[in-house]
Amino acid sequence: MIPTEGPASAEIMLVGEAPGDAEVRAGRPFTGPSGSILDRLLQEAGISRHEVLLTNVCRDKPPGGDLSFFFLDGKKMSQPKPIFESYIAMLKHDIEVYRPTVIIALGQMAMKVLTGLHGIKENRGFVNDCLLAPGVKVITTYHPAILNYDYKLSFTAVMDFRKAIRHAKRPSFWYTERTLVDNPTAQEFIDYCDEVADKGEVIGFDVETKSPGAHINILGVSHRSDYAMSLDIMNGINPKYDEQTELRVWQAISNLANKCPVVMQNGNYDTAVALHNNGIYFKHYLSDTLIAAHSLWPECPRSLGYLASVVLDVPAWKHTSRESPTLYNAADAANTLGIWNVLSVLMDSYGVRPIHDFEMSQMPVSIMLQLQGIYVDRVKQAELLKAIHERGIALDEVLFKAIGRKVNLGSPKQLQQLLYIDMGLPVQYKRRKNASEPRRATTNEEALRKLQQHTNNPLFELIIERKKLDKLRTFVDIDLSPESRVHTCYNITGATSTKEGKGLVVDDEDQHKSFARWSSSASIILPFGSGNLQNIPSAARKMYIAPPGFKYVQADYKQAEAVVVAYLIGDNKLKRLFQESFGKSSEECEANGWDIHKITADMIFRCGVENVTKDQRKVGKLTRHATNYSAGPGVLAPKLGISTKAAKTLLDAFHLACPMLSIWHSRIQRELQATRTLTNLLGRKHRFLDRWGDSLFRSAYAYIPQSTVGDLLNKALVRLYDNFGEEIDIQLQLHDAIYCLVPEEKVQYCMAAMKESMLIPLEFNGEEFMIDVDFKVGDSWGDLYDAEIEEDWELEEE
DNA sequence: GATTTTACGTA
DNA sequence: CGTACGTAAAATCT
Repeated sequence: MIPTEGPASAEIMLVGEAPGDAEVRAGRPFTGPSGSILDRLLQEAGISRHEVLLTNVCRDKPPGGDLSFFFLDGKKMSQPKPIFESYIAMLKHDIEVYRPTVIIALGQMAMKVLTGLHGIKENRGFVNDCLLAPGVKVITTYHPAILNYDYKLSFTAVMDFRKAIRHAKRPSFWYTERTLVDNPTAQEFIDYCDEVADKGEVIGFDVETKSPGAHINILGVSHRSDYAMSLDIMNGINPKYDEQTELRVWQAISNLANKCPVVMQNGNYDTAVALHNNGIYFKHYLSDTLIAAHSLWPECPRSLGYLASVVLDVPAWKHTSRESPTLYNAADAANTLGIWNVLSVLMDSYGVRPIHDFEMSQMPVSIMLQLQGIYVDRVKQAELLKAIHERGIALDEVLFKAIGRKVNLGSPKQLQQLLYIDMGLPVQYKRRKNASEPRRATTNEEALRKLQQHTNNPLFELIIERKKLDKLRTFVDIDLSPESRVHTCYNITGATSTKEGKGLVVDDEDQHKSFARWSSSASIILPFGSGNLQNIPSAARKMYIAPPGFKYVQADYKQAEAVVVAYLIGDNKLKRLFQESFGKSSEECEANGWDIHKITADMIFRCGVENVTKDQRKVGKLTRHATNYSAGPGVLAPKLGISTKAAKTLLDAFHLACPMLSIWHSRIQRELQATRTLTNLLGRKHRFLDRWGDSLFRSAYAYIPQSTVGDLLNKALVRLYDNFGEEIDIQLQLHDAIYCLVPEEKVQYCMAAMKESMLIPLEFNGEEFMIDVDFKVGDSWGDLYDAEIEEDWELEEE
C-alpha cells in the first residue's frame, strides 16, 4: 500500500495509475522509471517534485502490472472489485484532506476516475471539474510511462504541466469568459460584420461546408478571442433565407474579405471554397494558425482542438459540433483568433515568423492550382484502360494455367498461401526499421524478385506484372470533372486535411514530419481524379495531354539533393563538378566527363573518370544513392545483384574515398544531441523527437537536403506565379519540378521565365551556390523530351 | 461499417 | 535497418 506523498500545502496533486516494482520496493510513488521521466517533465515545466503531491489511483501493484486485475469484467474494466472501490475512497479522502487547487491526472485511468471522461487524446489539456471533489480543477495529460514509447508526446505533456501550474496560481480562474452568439438573426450577423469591417481589425473566420460540392452552410466571424458570431444559412439542404437576405449576408462577408486582415485555421480550404463557390476573394488573408503551428512546432499535431488545448484556457468544444453546429463554428472562429494571438507572439520569440510568412506566400498559387486542376484526354484514358484490361485478361489466362486455380494477387494472404504453403518456397521477410521489430512474412515485389532468382521460375515476373497492372489501373480508371479535369488538394504544411476540411488526419504519428515539401491529397472541393497528384506513374501521365497547339514544359532542379549534400559535407570534388557543369548542355557535360556517377565510380574503382565502364557507372550511381541516404549493404546488394559482402566492400571503398560524408553524419549527430534541432539552408528548423537511435539519425540526415530543395522549389514557384502567372499556365508542383502549359510559340519564353524564377542562390558556410535547372518539353505530361533555351534567347524579347 | 494492414506509386 | 508523402484493396475488428 503506497501512500500519497508531498507537502500538505501543495497546490498541485499528481495522480497516476498504480505503483510498479520500484515503487513497491521504495514504498513511495513515482520512484521507478516513470518517476525519472516525470522528474524531467516537471523540471521542463518549471516545478520540482518536492513542491507537489504524488499519488496513484490504485495503491497496490496488481499482479503482472495488469490493472484489469482490479475489475470483475477483465479488460473492459467497467465493474470494479471492492478493493478498487476502496482505492477510490482513499483518493477522495486525500483530495479532501490536502485540497489541492489542481489535480494532474496522468493517463486514461486517472482521467476516468477523476473526471468521468473517455478518450485521452480529445480531453487532455483541458480543465475539468473533479468528480470526487467538485471545485477542484483536473487537467489530464499522458502518463509518463507512455513517453518511453512515444517521446514526441513529451512536448504536449510539458505544455499540459505548464497549464496546470498557471491554474494552480489562480484558483478561482477556470475559463476565459466569452460570448458565442450561435443563433443571431441574419440582420444581426450582417450588422456585426459591417461593424467589424469598418474597424478593419484582425478577425478570426471559419466556415462549415456541406458535401458534395463543399457548399458553405455556416459562417463564423470573431473580432476578439472572447466574442464570435455564427450564422447558419441553410435549412437542411434548402436556403434558410430569401434570396435578397442571403445576398446581403454574402455582401457582408465580401466586405469583410475586402477590409479586414483575416486569420483562419487551414484557410487554404476556406478561402478556396469561398472563391470557388461564392466568388469571394480574401484580400488580406495574412495569417493561418495551421501554418503558424507548423512553423513553430513542425513535429507536433496542429488541429485547432489540439492547439487550443495547448495554448488557450477554453473548454473542449469538439463534442458540440453535432448538437449545435453554430456554437461549434463560433468557438472555432474565436479560438482561431485566440490561438493566433498566442502563436503570433511565440513566432517572434522563436524567430520563425519568416517561415510563416513564406508559407502564406505560397497560398495563392496553391489555391489556383487546386481550383484549376489538370486536363485529361478522355480518348487516351479509354485507350489506356482498354490496353490495361486486355493485357490483364491475357495475363490471367497464363497465370491460371501455371497455377492451376484462381488466385487474387491483390490479396497478400492468398499469395502467401500460394507461395509459402502450396509451393513450399522459402518465406521472405519484410525489411525492418529496427532489429527489435518482429519478422513479418511478405509477398511484396522485392520478395517476388528474390523467389524468381531462387527458382528461376518465370511465374514471378508474371505475378509482378499483373500486380503492377492492377496498380496502374487505379491511376487511370478515375472520375473526371465535367471539364475533363482532375483536382487535388495541395497541403502546404504536409499532412492531409480531413474530409470536413479541418484538423489533421495523421494515420501514423511519424507523418507529422513534413520536411517543407507540399503534400498532395484528394480534393475535398472537386473530388475528381486519383487524389494525390504527386505519385502518378509515368504510364498514366500519358493521358494528361496538352490541348492542340500547346506544350507541356517541365523544369526540374538538376541533382538537387546531391548538390546540397556536396556543399554540406564540403566535398570539393563534387562542388567543382557542379560549378563547372552549371548551365552546360548535356553534350558538353558528357564530353568533359562531368558526370557525378562516373566520378563516384572512379572514387570506388580508382580507374580514372575517362575509363569508367557502363557497369561501373551503374555501380557508382547506386552506391552514391545508397550513401546519400545512409542505406546499408543489405539494400545495395539486391539492387546490384551482388552479395551483401561485396556490397559492403563497395560501400567501404566509397567511404574511404569520401570521408567527409561520415564526418558530416557525426556532426549531425552532435547537433542533434545538443538541441535535437536542425536548420536547413533557408532557415527552417525541425526538432527530431523520435526515440534516440539510427532511425532518428537517418531521418535527420535526409532533412536538410530534402527540405532545402522543397523550400527552394516553393520559393521559385511563388516567384514564377507572381511574375509570370498572367502569361504562363502553371500546372503541377512535384517537389523538385514545376510543370507549365503554354502555346507552342511561348515555349522558349516559358523556359526563360522558369529559369529566372528557379535560379536562386543558396548559402552554406559563407559560400554561395546555385542548383541548376533542366528542361523537358512535350505534348503530354508523360511524353517529354530534353529541351534547352536557345543561346541567343533573352527573356526581355517578349 | 469502421479501422488496420499491406503494398506501392512519386520525389 | 534510405526518407518523405497519399491511396487502394484486403484483412480484421466491433
